[in-house]
Amino acid sequence: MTKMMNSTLAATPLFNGLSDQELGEIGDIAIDRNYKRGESIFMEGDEANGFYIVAKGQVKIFKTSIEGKEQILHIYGPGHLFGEVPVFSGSHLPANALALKKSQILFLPRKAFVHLITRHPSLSMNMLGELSMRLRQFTLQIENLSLKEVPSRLASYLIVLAEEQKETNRVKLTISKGQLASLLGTIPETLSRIFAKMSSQGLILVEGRSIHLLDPAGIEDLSVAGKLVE
Amino acid sequence: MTKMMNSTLAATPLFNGLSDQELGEIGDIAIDRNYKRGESIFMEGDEANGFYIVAKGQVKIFKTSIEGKEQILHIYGPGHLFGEVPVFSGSHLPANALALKKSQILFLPRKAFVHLITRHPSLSMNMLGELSMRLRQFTLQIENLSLKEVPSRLASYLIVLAEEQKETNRVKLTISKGQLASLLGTIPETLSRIFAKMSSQGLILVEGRSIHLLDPAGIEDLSVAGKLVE
DNA sequence: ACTCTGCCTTGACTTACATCAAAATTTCAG
DNA sequence: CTGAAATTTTGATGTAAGTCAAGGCAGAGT
Repeated sequence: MTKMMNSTLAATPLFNGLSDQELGEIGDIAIDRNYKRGESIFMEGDEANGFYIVAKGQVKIFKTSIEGKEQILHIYGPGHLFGEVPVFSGSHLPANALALKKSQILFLPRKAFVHLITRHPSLSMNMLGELSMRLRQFTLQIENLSLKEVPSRLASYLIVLAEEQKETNRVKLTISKGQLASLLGTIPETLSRIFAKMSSQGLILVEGRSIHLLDPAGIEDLSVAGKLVE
Repeated sequence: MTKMMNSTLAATPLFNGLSDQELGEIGDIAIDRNYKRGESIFMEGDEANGFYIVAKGQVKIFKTSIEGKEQILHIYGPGHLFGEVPVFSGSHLPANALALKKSQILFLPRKAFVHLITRHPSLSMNMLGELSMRLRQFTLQIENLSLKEVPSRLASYLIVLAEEQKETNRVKLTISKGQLASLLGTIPETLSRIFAKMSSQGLILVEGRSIHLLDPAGIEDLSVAGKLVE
């Protein structure tokens, strides 16, 4: 176990409340892996015998259609786990994972982890919490895709981003606009037009990846009500 | 604990592999509730202090937009659990639940259940399995909504239904066409037109709620490739 | 400074699906 | 059996967003 891994584990919500000794046990079974920007971590349908935690970098979890359109399910940074579904049901992965930046990833082999979880109830409660939060997030994503138009989805995204960044009138995109389009279930052209429209209405001001929230109340309205006025 | 409850518990996948004594403990904390057709079980945003299991009947879990459009997330029959997300994260429910038929529902209070789960590792593994399968299903639903057109979604649905019903050339819808539209992320008018189009192409033959799968290979193609030929 | 490359934007056009309205069919209570 | 209500279908029309194509812009490397 490296020092790096130890600090990563301690900063991972999944391991909150575990003793140093328990963290040590986990560190003993974790395996370090490194990926270059753009490198695939796994693909949909692959067999899996463990799960992953982001130590450094950024990964995207996504699906693609036959025609090549992509839908991003999650973008994860340090401390987030992914690829855990096959550990508890089935054996193949339901989506693809790819490193968006040079990334360091910890791999936790299934067998050793399941062994740990059965002996540490708080670890299993933490894992249940993680999966529940994932379910919560998916219900939001389905609601966005099915019940909201693209401008509303973008407004919702900006609001969440502002909360995460503890800012009220300025947010910084952590992914490219192309990737954001894919996360919101649309294409770059459409997203670009919507940025332009929201700008012309005085809701926002776009400066590269920095978005000024000129009218937070208007953005909030848009995220709820669903329609962008002409 | 009633006999009814006992047999329900034994038939619930969540409780697979538990001893009679353990089943008894669960039966002791479960509460019986009855709902009429059309009755609300809970609403999005409600505080929750437990979760539910369908004993008899059918429930839908769904979201609604401001404008009144509905997106169904799940339709559950006997043996399925729902409303468990707030047991493990947050405290409010992420969606609405309503009885589609006269239903008998078991309610498991949070506190007692969490107490059980920490003492019975196999119960917590089963719960992790349930949540994982839910995540798997959501990724499919997001893929359908974002990457497939309505005809493909319908074709996918018919294939899943055929598998569930162990039939190869005839399936019976277990919900109304209006509810099916809402499950597929569309509206009744559109679904009706697509049924008509698929019929005119000889893929299916619709007789009320009974759908004959005249061309299973063609339906499979449609579910994957995404476009309905004119 | 300059070109290369990837990213983003803008314009013209197409289309899948929603909306609105009305007719047809099924369901079911009395 | 019968009529009212609910569900489903069909038609005419509107629109959000996708497609195709062409530029514009910015950062990276020589």
